Amino acid sequence: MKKVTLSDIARETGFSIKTVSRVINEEPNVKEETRRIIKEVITKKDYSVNIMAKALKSKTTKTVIVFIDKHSGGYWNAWHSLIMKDLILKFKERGFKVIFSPSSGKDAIEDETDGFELLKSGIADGALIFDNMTNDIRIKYLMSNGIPFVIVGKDLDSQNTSYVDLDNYMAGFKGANYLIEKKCERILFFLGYEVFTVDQERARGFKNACEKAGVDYKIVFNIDKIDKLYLVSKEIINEFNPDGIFVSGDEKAIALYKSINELKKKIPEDIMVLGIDNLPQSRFLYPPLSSVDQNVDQFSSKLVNLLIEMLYKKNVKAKRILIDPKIIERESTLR
Amino acid sequence: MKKVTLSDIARETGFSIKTVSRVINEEPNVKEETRRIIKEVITKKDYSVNIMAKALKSKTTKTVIVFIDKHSGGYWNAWHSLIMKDLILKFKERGFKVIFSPSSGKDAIEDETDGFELLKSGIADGALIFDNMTNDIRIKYLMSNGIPFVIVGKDLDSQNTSYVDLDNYMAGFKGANYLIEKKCERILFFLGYEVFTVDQERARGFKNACEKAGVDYKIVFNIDKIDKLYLVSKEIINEFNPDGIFVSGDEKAIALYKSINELKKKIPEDIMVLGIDNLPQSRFLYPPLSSVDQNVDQFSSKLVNLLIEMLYKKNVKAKRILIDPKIIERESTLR
DNA sequence: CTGAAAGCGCTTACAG
DNA sequence: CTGAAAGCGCTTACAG
Repeated sequence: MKKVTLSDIARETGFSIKTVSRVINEEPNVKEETRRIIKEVITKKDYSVNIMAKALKSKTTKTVIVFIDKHSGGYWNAWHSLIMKDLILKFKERGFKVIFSPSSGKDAIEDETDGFELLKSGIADGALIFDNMTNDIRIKYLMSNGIPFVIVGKDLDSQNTSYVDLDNYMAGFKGANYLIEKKCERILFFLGYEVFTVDQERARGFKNACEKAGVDYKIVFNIDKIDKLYLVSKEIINEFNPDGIFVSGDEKAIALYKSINELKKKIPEDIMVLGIDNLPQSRFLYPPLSSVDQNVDQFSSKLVNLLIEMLYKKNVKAKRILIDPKIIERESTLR
Repeated sequence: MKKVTLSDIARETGFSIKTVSRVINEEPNVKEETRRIIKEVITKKDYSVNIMAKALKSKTTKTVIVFIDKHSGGYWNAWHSLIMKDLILKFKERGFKVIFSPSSGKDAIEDETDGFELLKSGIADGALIFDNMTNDIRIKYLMSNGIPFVIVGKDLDSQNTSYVDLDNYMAGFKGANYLIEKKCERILFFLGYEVFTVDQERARGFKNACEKAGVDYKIVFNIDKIDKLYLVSKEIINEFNPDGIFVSGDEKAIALYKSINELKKKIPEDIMVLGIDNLPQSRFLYPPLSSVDQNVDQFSSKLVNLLIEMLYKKNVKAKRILIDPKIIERESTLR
């Protein structure tokens, strides 16, 4: 069975390609009778437009591409999944198709399997970029080609890009202050890799709060996965002897609970624990985990609204939005 | 900055479009000197092919599209995330780009935001379909248009489709038998919605094993999320008084642990718990969760291999592959 | 209200 | 080793 094209419909109905095109795109200036006939044949033949041919000419696809981490999830966590679900729903409501494709800011150009190739071909009208890095070649490309895009995360390279990000500094700052208010005096902070802005910022906020209050603190980087945390945490806890532990990523808290248990310490009596992300599962841990909530709903709404605004209007001024974190209190920090 | 095209390069170098095309596609029959000159200008002008224009003519894109649940994750769980990561990696190794797009077997045709539109336009050479349903209109379309695809999950409608699926019957069967060997005599099974084949099959295997052994059992459907499980589990446990609980989806086990704890029962002494999926976090629960492992690595390998085989050879015979589940034993079932 | 022509950026099939 | 022509399936700009 061959693909049905515009001209097949034209031939079958006796009208021109152009008239058929008018019907398909719901344009005016077609006799009702003509419209009816053409629509009938379209349905009968199960015709559907070829988006690529259309895009080649009209340069618009009603599709948005979302670039996600190519190395696929060393640090693709539960939070990423939550926001992906939200994006799907919200773009759909606005009438856009979404595609997700793996891509990296480092080798988006040379690597033939990088999803960024697709965007260069005009497959999408605009893009969302996760996991951007300093000197991201994709951002340069998008800017110089005038393609609308929003970065998911801070961009420190340029003043003219739009981004939405969690206020990671405040996440670290508020988290530390909260534990300090709860009378913690020796606070440990487990974080991911120091090369990521997210982790740097959280560390910075945490450090400032601790130093201002004059409490002891220790920051441990490179804890990217749950296994890693379990591997190193007991020794560090024994050495530093904290009365409060802050952990970046609720999912890692599960392993932390295990470590603390095995050291025969109690949460929250001996050690309070505070997470970041407020995952759905966290309230079911024992004890339920307090966590810094990142408001996924607000985050994804801002992303979608901003990109769609850029898609419709030209020359939207660059906007930079920070989502304010909020502490959700549960038993892991109540004594 | 306008997009650079083939003819821009041709004009600049003084060669024809066709010769430039030869260089880009690494075809033979071009003088070394010519190749060098053209390559130089390509680099200088930062040219990259327009995949859409190319596909319009050559009908091949080196791209694979993966359709995921459109309603975005009512039941998109941690297992889905794991396999997505794996697919990205494995398609990449084989030189293919991947895009993920939300789509539904019910309204892929009418809904303009459904990712299936993209495939109809030939954006991808082949497809993977998650969350297929009975009478899936996408499967009909793909079959009648001769587009290679593999279904992720059983297809009961047709004999001529290829699929890879977990052997869900065996997952239910082996899980039940394992608990029976461990001397459980009253076994509860929490599952998702009965409309899904996955859940039906797991239930069927479970039931057969229990009946064969003559133990008491109870199957509870409609437990799609962690909150739901927590909401209903205590009452059901009190009523049925199980000594073994089997739960479909490790992530829900967290809430189950909480329920059991709050009922002042001990795992595994009073109640053994067995999950399905063997998520990375499960070994860190307290006590560590035994689980039916679904071998994500093998699963994704089979999917990728099968689809790529179909992409290269015509008329590959339909294959149906079932992944054999394996029980991973941990403390939650050891007494 | 309708249509003929040109062109989007490529490749295929052919000629030289 | 190189190129001119036709065409993939659409839309744009124009004419009638």
